[in-house]
Amino acid sequence: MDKFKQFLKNISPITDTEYADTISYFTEQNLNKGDFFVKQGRVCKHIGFIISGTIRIYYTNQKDEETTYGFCQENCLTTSFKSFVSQMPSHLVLQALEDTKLLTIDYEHLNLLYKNYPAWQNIGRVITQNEFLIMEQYASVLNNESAKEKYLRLLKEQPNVLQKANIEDIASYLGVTRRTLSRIRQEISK
Amino acid sequence: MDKFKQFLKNISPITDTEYADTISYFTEQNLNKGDFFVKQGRVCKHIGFIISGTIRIYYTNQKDEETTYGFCQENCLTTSFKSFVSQMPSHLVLQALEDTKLLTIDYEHLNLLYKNYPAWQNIGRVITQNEFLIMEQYASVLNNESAKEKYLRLLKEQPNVLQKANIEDIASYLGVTRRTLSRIRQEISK
DNA sequence: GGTATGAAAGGACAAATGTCCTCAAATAAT
DNA sequence: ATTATTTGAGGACATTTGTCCTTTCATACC
Repeated sequence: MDKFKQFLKNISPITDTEYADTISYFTEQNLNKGDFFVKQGRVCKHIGFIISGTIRIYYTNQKDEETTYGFCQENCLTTSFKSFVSQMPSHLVLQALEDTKLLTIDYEHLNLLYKNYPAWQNIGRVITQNEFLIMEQYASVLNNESAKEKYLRLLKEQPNVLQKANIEDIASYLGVTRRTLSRIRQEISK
Repeated sequence: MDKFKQFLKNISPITDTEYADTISYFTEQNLNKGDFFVKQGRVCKHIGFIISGTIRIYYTNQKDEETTYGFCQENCLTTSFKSFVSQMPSHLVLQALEDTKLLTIDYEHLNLLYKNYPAWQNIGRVITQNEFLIMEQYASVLNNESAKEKYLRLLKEQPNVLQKANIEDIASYLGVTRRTLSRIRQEISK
């Protein structure tokens, strides 16, 4: 689980002993393709660190249409943050697009870390700040980039997602219909 | 400055003495209509709590077109969060739409609060969480609501902004052109 | 008062996107 | 192997939105 140690070190210095303590609060979890990390309307009890695999985050509106927020892959934290911090039912769904391995911690254990390890107060705030920055980036992309630009960005940053997700998911991620995505792909292939 | 005390109490219990200490770290600042709280490309050095007035948050793209992120009004925190936490130049601009009174704290003083008052470690994390939730809400609106729905929401939640901002600002806030906003208003007036 | 100036509304047409549909290829089921 | 089923591509047309422009109204200025 060296990936996770590296992830934490990038946030805040942590000694080997502190890391060993920390890791004992976490649990390893394996999801099969199609399994849910967070189900519709359930309280999100865990934050997960993705060791391998892909999680699609989406929600469904009143008309049962799915909108894809994004795709989380290895070395990223994944959670329904709002539900997690408020411990209220989640409007987001987190589902494995392929077999996925995670390190997870639940709400109570995370609060124990905050209480018992001063370093974690700091890590907690920085993680929250990072989640903010990711969300701000997401909003900025929504605001500034055309569907075509978003597609090109996805192609560049997470090219394997294009194999793992279907056209419907990708179109909803771009905020357009399948038909428009088809036109975008046509245009790109010149 | 009772508004601010109430604001903090809603986040985390705070005694009168703690509040008196806290407030000594803050400064009162007055902006005239058109003044900038954060200028283009400058590092955002402060977080502000709005006592009265309206701040428009926007950025300009490569083509010098302004996009309005939102409008902050009384009892809200306002800052270019990303720039503030990273102390790097801001891509957002914060400008007073009318005369505005704020309580501000700079980066160094806030970090002193974090260091000297354990309660503030907690407040800091919760404020950051709230900023996240606001941004998530913003992204959710971008994703789910049509320009017309956004207009109706603005009409409901911040009706006075419609008087204070011009058509251009509101259209950019809705993510459409003036022409489309004109059509929306026509439609609403039946 | 009369003339500039600027902001908002709306007409005309073009471009982009959505809806509904068919077709072809790939995959799954028997 | 043959037949269903699913998935992605793309045609035809309608709707929405943008671009460019003119008109109207209000305000400022001489």
